[in-house]
Amino acid sequence: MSVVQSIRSAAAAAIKSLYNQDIPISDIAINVTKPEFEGEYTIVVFSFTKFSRQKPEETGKNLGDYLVSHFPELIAGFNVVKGFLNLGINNAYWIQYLQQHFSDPHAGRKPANGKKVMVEYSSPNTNKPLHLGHLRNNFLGYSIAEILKANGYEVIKTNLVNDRGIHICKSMLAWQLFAHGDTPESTGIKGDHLVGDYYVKFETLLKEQAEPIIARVLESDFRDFDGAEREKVEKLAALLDKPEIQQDKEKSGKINDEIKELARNKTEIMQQAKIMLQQWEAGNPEVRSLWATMNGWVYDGFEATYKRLGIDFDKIYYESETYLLGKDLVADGLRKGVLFRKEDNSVWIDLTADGLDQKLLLRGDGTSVYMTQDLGTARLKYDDYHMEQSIYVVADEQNYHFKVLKLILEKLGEPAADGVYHLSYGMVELPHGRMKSREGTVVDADDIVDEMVNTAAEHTKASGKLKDFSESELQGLYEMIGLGAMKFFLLRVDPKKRMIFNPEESIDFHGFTGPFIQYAHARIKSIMRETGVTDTRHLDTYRHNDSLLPMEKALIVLNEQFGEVLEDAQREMSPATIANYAFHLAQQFNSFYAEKAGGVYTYSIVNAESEEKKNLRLQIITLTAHTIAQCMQLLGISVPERM
RNA sequence: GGUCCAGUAGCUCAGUUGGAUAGAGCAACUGCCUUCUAAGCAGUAGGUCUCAGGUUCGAAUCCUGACUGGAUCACCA
Repeated sequence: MSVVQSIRSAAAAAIKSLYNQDIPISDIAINVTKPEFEGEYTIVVFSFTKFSRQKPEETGKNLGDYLVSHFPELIAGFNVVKGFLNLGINNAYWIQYLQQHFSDPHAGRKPANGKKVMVEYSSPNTNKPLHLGHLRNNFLGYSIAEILKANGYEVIKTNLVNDRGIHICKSMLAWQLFAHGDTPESTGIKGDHLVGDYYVKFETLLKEQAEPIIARVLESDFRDFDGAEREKVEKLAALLDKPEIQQDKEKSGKINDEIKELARNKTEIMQQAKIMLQQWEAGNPEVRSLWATMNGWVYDGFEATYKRLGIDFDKIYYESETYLLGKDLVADGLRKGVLFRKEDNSVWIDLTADGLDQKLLLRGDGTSVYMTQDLGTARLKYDDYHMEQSIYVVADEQNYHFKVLKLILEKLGEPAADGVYHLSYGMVELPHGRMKSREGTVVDADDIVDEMVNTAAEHTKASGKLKDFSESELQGLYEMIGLGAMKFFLLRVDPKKRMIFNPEESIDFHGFTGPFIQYAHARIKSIMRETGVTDTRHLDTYRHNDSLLPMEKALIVLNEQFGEVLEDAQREMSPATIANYAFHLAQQFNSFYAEKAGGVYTYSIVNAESEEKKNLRLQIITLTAHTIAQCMQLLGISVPERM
């Protein structure tokens, strides 16, 4: 039981005894005591005055007296300021906590709870390499999975690879047209990048071909269109001529985009891509073979990137194998009357009663849409694993989609419905706005990681340490620090907030960063080497229970909070909680480390004032190193012995 | 227009069942390497918590309404 929980139940007992009130334990507000006051934890007593019928100060004093006399092993003293009861926890409690946990590298982790959770993340398209946005997704998904594991869940990490569709056909077509048989081997280009290059080529050509069509439309020449499309284009063009629309930048922009989209669809190259997609769906051997080859290149590239990033999966689903699922669910829904069919044979669900719209589930020709696939995949996953919860790590632009997905599953009576949880995160933006692959403003994942690793190398070289490291040891360290900086940067912010990344300003290695925390860890390890302590388990126990210096105590108190932080992080689905805590802990250690009086380190370990103090401090820093390492592991970051 | 999210120091962000004088980092300035690693420590300066009301002992936090920015409302995924 954590200190805070112990205080809560003690306070509840006190209130019951003093005021004969049964109050829910969660109604007792407990805060960390502000540094300017004496004590470690504070009970806010204002709300108790209702039944104590005393002033807050009196209520606090009575409570404090009771706690000290009835729970002396926990509460050693108190002071009351206004309605705040500041508690001094018994030093013996902290020392006991320290000695029970310092040697356990997994202190604070929860035992298995028998519950299963699936985390789907990464889920890339196979037509281009990963970019900065994917990095946030990958790191978040990985970290959440680790946080769940540490909280006792069995976790299945999955990746739903979008390996089919018009986007892949675009790359394939451009490759056929321009590559002259080039392969990753023949060019030396990483497979995902090679395929991405042809995707860009396609888009460039598409833009070229669309331009004259757009130009003609703007001159009221509609020869490229016929039928319903022609009517639509004519209408849009007419709208553009209206002065009130011309003045409304937003509206005219939207209309221009619509015209652009229609024109793009009319280009020869787009028509060819669509034919290729149809051939793919029909199982054309030539198309299927090229598809398999090019996807293979991409997978090799992805694998290299995932490996470098330290990202892994327990199960990979491929959309080419799942995109036809969901139709039987639709058939069920029709039978149950949850869904309905329109005159054109398309199938819909009416969500207007839930404040949403009507949503299409099958086209008139019987083919399925994204939602249909996801319904089917949700059932497939559930049949495969029967998990309590299924977490989808997907950007917040799909909030509506997942709201609808869950709702439809519920209406269909699917058992998977309850567990659907959309872990929505904000987009990573550049200073000028969103990254757009069409406009070439995408920050490539491999490039940015290279940059971070290079920066780590520069910092390390500049420090002039580690002259005895071999080249391969140094490379390993650069990777650890560079990736640590990158991951920490992307994980330290609340997932649901969008974040701005400025590629011009390199990511910091000082202050609230991954390397700062890695550094604290390396310092602790350095002390261990200096003292010659390799196995801390046999350190003598500390018997002078009455003396803990302020920063000794502060470090134990902070370490003790790890268990609660772990629970918070899971409840809030936020690695940022862990990142913040890890930083505070590292900071606290650094203060402890550097504190000086009269030119002498107050908390020196090598030159401690006594053998007992030396052991005590060794225990404290061992515990701290373990906690730091655990936090960083939860963020997917390794910590070095030296740096 | 409907729905959802966000708005806190120059910048990037913490601040979660409502609690004390709103905290970090970066940038700026001042100190500290003969002493366990200066990727560090100590300090100074920096705030109308977007605005206006409301709820109450108490509001950055809850409610209402504005304002600003973003996402979404596809027979795309």
